[in-house]
Amino acid sequence: MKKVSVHHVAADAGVSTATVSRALNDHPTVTAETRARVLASAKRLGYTPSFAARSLRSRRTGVLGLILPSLRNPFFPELIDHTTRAAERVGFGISLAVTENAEQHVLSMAGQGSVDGIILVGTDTDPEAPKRELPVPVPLVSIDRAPRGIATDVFQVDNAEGARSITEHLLALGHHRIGHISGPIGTEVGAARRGGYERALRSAGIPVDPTLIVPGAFSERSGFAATRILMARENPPTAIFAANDMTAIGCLSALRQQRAAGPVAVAGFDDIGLAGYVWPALTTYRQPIAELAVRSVERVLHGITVGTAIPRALARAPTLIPGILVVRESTLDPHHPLIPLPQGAS
Amino acid sequence: MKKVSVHHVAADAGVSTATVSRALNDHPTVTAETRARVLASAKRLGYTPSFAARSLRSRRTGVLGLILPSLRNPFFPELIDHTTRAAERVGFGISLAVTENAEQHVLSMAGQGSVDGIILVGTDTDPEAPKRELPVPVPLVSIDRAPRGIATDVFQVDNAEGARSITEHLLALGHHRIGHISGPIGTEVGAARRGGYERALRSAGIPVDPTLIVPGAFSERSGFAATRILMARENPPTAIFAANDMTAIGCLSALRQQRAAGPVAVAGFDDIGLAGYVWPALTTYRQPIAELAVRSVERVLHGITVGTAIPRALARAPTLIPGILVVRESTLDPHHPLIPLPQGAS
DNA sequence: CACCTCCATGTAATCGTTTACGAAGCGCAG
DNA sequence: CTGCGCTTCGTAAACGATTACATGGAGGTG
Repeated sequence: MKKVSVHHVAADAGVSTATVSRALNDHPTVTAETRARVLASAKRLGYTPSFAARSLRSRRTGVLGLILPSLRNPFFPELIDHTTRAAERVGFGISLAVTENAEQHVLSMAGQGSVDGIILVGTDTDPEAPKRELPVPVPLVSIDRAPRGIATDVFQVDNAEGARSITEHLLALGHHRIGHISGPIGTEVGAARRGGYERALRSAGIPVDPTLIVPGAFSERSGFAATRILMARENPPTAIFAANDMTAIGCLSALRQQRAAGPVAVAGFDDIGLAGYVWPALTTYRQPIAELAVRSVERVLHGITVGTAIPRALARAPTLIPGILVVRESTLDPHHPLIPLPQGAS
Repeated sequence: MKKVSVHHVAADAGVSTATVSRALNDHPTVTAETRARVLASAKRLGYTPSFAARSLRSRRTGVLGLILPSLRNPFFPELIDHTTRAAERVGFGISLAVTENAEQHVLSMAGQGSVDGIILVGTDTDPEAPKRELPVPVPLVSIDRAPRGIATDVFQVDNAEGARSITEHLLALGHHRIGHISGPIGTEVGAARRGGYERALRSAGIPVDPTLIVPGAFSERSGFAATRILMARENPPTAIFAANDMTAIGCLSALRQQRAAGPVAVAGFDDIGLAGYVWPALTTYRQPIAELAVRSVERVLHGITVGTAIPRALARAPTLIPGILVVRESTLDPHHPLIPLPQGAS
């Protein structure tokens, strides 16, 4: 089996291999009748074109590379989900790489020509490396974070705006001491969210208290640890804005173990699927995951069809897509045993 | 760029293309000195072999297909994680397909020859289809569930044993009325877990009460709904064994909204990463994900190297891998406000 | 009727490797 | 000195598709 090639189909249909190829690829220069005959033969013989041969000759693979740093954060799987679907809709497959070393995989995928385009997700590459054009002939797009060593187009949620919106929500509830568990120091995303948080505070006339900001690592574990630090302060916060949902979940976990510390409102960022099912359900800022995925696939596809001549000049200007604030129990529910409205709420 | 091929390297190193190929592929028939010279040239010219050409000629791609039905359940991403790492360790890449229609993708991947082997995860294919050999020349392995329309080797956790072990844990805590939110009706995994549950009950001399068994769908949503049904029974259960963690999380969410119904112990299955961070932390049965991934990759690789001559006869005998019971607050914590030890605990 | 155009198809080159086969070069035994 | 075997490498034939170019015939025009 699997020995049936264009030649067999050609012989069976009584045409040349060239015509078979044209018929199968919907070339306009083929008679409807011929096409039908070829398709019939192909089907009867159980013909499937060879991926390798096809892509060798045509210089395209129908595959997009998807590179992620981890799958620990549910945000990534959700992005994979939408991306694969978006890609499939336009006839593309996905080749996956989960790696810390994104740049190497980019070079490898692109060098071998095993993909037509690459989508880079949540990758902070070497901060030392200057942003440069990669010597690769494949369209490149980033989601979430802008890789440092590689110049690409970037689609990301409006992190600053989201953080601002969450912080304002907490302020509106009457909180004055709002802690922040930030992203890893040095990451663009972490900085943007922290920036939005600080701006909101200042706008409200509240000075930023550095002792209320503790660095996290976008993980439950770090959220747990950071919360213990925050709550051990002399004057602990009455609300905590965690840099993402995973951090917030760790935060909640820590707060439960220190009930004595009193009620604390908690908010996250991302709105991963579980945010609504943890307890208390998490107030958060929803990333427009579907749109991020679709826009990225679109852009990469554009690069593929138009040729690699896309102006990567825009690389420095990430496309910001707005998300929406999702308010749930963790900041709001007045009946909540652990996290009620703060006493001094106005 | 990316115009440098074996010919260029050959010319640069002063050898033939055949020798270049041999040198790069570590053929034993090439002098150490020649190999060094070739490698040097290749490196200096920035040569990367063409994936398409290589796999066209050599009939192997260095890629494994990974097919999953969904990414909603964190169990799948965790499996992806381990599988990609296991594959990468042996020099294989992963081509991902998220699809309900596994069989079609198997045929497509295998037919095109775009992968050397396929790992099928959590796929229940058409129950109508008779189990049959697929006319594909690629090694096929399943994880978690045995697809119905395709004969493959299967690696799965010992579902019955896990369910039994969880149920016994609940029995040991003194529960007599233990509800079960099962998997989707007709799924092998769901049936196995339910079987283990029923067997444990019978062993304890407790008759199986059909009104305490409600079908779920391995999702939070279904767990939520099923729990409402269970708790509305005349004589509701004091403990609930949910068929997986996602279901259990939905279950907890529902219980919180009906506090009046009284304390209920809850257990799940899988031990997804979040199980320890929800509230109350979930008692569950941990799937040996890493081992499932590694064994599957091993088996597929074996099939690839040995040739497709593996006796798929074993297809009917899934390899069961034991997991471990993980006890957490959701069944145990006596201080827990919602889910304490049952009153009648012995 | 000769000629030009255009459409559908066939011929053959090509993509960049791997690999079967053959040919040097060398050492060594007879 | 001849011949044989082994090692090391070059020549060229695949691998299975796509596609530039050539071709033959139908149809239209002057």
